[in-house]
Amino acid sequence: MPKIVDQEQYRKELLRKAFDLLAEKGYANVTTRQLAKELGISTGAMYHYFPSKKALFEQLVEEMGQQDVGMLQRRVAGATSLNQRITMLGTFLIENEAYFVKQTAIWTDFCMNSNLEEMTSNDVFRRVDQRYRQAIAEALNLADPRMAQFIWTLVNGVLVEQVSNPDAGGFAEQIELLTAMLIAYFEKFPT
Amino acid sequence: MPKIVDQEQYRKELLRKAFDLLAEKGYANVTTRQLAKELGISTGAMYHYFPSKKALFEQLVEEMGQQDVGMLQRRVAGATSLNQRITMLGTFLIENEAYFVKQTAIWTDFCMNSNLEEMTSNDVFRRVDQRYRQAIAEALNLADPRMAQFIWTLVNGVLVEQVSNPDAGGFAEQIELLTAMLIAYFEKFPT
Amino acid sequence: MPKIVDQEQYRKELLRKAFDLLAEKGYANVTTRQLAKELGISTGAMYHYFPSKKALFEQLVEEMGQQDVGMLQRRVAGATSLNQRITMLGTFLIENEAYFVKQTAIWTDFCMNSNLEEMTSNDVFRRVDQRYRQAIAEALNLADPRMAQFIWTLVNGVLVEQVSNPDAGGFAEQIELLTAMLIAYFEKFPT
Amino acid sequence: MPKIVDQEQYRKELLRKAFDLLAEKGYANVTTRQLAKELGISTGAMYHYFPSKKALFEQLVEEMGQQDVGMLQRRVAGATSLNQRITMLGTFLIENEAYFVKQTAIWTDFCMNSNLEEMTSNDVFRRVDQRYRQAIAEALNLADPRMAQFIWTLVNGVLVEQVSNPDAGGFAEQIELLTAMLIAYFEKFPT
DNA sequence: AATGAATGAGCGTTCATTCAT
DNA sequence: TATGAATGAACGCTCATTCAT
Repeated sequence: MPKIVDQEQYRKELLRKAFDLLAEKGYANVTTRQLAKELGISTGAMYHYFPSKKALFEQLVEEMGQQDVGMLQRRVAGATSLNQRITMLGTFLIENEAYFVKQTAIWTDFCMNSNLEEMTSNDVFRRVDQRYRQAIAEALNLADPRMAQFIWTLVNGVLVEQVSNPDAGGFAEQIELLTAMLIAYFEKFPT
Repeated sequence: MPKIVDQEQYRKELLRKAFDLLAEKGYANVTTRQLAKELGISTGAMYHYFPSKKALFEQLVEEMGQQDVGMLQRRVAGATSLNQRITMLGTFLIENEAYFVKQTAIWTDFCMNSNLEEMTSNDVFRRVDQRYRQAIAEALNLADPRMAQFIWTLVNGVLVEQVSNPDAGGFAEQIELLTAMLIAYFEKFPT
Repeated sequence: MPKIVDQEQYRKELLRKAFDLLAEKGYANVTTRQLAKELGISTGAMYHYFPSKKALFEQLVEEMGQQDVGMLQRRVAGATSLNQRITMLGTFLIENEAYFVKQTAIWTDFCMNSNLEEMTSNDVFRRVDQRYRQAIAEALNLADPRMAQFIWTLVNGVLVEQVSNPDAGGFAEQIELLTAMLIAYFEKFPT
Repeated sequence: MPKIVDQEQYRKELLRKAFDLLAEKGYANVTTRQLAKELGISTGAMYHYFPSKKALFEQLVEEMGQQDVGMLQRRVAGATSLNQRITMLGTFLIENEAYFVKQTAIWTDFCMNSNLEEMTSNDVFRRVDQRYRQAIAEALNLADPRMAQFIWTLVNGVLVEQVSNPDAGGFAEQIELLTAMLIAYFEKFPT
């Protein structure tokens, strides 16, 4: 069944093309016509590959999640100490700044466009979110998963600031500062 | 004689009523009809008090900003050391958790619904954002305003996590972790 | 009952104040709020004097009609020959150019805002229109009322042109040309 | 493959269908829903062919202008004397009475719904109006273009009367009277 | 598979009219 | 009488989705 593989590939290529536009404008501010234009196909064709605008968005979020987790795992594979893991997470983020800022924009937008009850009941959200947590916990290899969650929260804070604040200043600088803080914390309270 | 004696006060009361709904659903997902229903008035009356949906939203953001800044100033008034200031900021946030989470939802939504150029040119955004930064810098009384800004970024990270992640776990716990981390950092690198 | 007279007087004064605004913007482009502001009263008070916006407009049209007819009758009172009558009608129009152009704007607007069946069934329209025709016929003292109607039609043509065509050129010049044409016609075909 | 092969032609067909309704009710008194119903399509489809209600109206005015000018040119092509030209213009109008009365209603409405400054700055108005003037001047072939303009003003007067006055009496009769008057004038003052 | 014209519910907004004061 | 806040039906218009081709 090579056909199905090709379809899958094409679907993923379309999602990749949609990424930038949705990150820049946000789900609610992009029309299906704009989206189809960006993908280089007709609206009808778009509905052939995705059952709805919302589904396209969800598939994009899911796709991103899988990609991120894979990238992260590969990246921290060789780290041995906690400090090293944290530093590696930092350089990984800094090297892919543009991507992660956009990704944060999309994820935040995704959350804003679901109300609270939807979010807890939404399969895509639960699945992707859980995978993220697990990947972060594994990558940092921390005994306490809540600490892994906390670090991820702070990283997200820096990313959200980049999205929502044009004057936020250097991303690299902030991530390095965060790394230094975490190291100072773990020196004081070794796990 | 008009029914409403103090228009200004009534307008603020309407903003307060709009707060919860906008925090929960987000600007783009609330219609003017829903909003009017929530406020307990007709759409026409709503347009009597606010020139547009956008203006209502902006006034809400501005109103919140003023309130927050005032509250924060009063709260940290008596603090003497940096550690004390940081701790006070933490307990202040924890005590008003529900309010600040909603407030973060609205502010984030405000940023997501404006594209970058709009945000930098939007008077309301610029004004309120600047007041926030200044208030935070004053509250923490740090020599380097960028450090104050960065701490605020991390606090926002914790708040955003509460908004976007219903399973994120205890807000108080995370803020306390953050406080501990900051104290550890400043012990290692005294300012 | 001097009270009633005063009310009547005030109502007419309000109509006079509404005249310019309605002539300039047109019925559909003036809101009741604008109208009330122009009259220097509240919308509530306006509805005390006029049962509806439409009624105000109709009363204005009727009032204008009565005024015009009276003015015209007084003006041509002393004329003896047809040429003299036509010339007098011409100078009368030229001397009151601004008024008649506005009046034409309002009357045309009134007709455009009534559909055909309304116009034939509308009491105000029928009454005012009939008075106009009769006044013109009397003023010109023509044996054939259709000829009077025809002359009035041509005069209206010149007036409408002033309303709808900013480059139409001198009103006086055009009325004089029309007068010359009519005189040439009556020299060739004496009545 | 799209359903409609020739968009341009369909657009003109839609304008033709809109003509009667707009002539009868006037721009301000026809809603987009009514208009769409009259055209036999949905409001959405209407906005597919016309960017706005105003644009539809302007395109209608422009389309009419082109059509009229072409018809008029073809009609007076063979005329040699001024009297012949005037007579031909008259019979041309009489033969197309219903069309020209509606056309006058639309054009007058167009002028009433634009205030003065809009009219002078409106590209459509300027262009169509200029084409009309030129066509009339050419059709009558008068040395003085202002005389051609004035004759057109009188013709418009007769047309407006038909629009605004259901009892105005025979259109043909009035046009014939006008023709006779013009001929009498030019006999007295040959150009 | 692919197109894009067509749909129509629903959007933000307006405004003639009403009515508590 | 007079005010102007309040109403809500209706406006011009948008856009996710469908479907004939």
